[in-house]
Amino acid sequence: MPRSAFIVLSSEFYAQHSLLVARELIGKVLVHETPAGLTSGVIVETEAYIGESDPACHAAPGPTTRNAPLYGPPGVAYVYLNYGIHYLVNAVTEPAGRPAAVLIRALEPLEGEGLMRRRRARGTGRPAELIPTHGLCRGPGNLTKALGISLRQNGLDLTSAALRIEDRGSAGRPVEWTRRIGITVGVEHEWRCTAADSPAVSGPPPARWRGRVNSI
DNA sequence: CGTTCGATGCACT
DNA sequence: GTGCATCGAACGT
Repeated sequence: MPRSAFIVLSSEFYAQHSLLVARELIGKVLVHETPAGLTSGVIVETEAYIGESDPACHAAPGPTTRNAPLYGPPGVAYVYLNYGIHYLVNAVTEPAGRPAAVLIRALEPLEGEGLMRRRRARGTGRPAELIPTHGLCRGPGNLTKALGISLRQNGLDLTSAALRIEDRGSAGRPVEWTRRIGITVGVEHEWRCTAADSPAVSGPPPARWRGRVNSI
């Protein structure tokens, strides 16, 4: 075992094809350090958005102010607000000039669960103690809230910043590919990658789980 | 189990 | 002014 098991992913990693990055990010650890503390979680769900020809990719209309990070160097965070409520975080992929990114959709909480609960409860009048641990970062809007990610993190370098993705050595986790969810165009591509049996994955459960839920 | 619907802010037409 | 890469509560089966 190497001296350091925590290796921050390099820009060369992100420069690869988006589908490969989406697959390889499963099992890696997203970390955010703030003055309030450190929060982190294992990535269990990703989606690739690739190029101007992908109608669901924010680069589809061509370069704009908002999607500028997609056209920049790989390994940068692309964060934006959607539905006026939720921040979504992506890792920019592929060489600069080729607009593409991988959306991080769900984590299994690893460190800072208490801070995650405080952030999740913020603004709602409800206690976050009722949320099961695997629900704290289930869904792209929930995970950014739990980790304290907002527009201020847009454009941060994921390879050196307080916001980063680490390889902690859990390679080879089985994955499944499905259609992307929550979109109305470009649904034909199976560009959503999920850890096969993680309870933290968002969306409807796989068909084979149906009928088994109540018998667990 | 399923579907519907309101909250909310920014970028783009 | 319109349209979202969402979430969770409130319903109807």
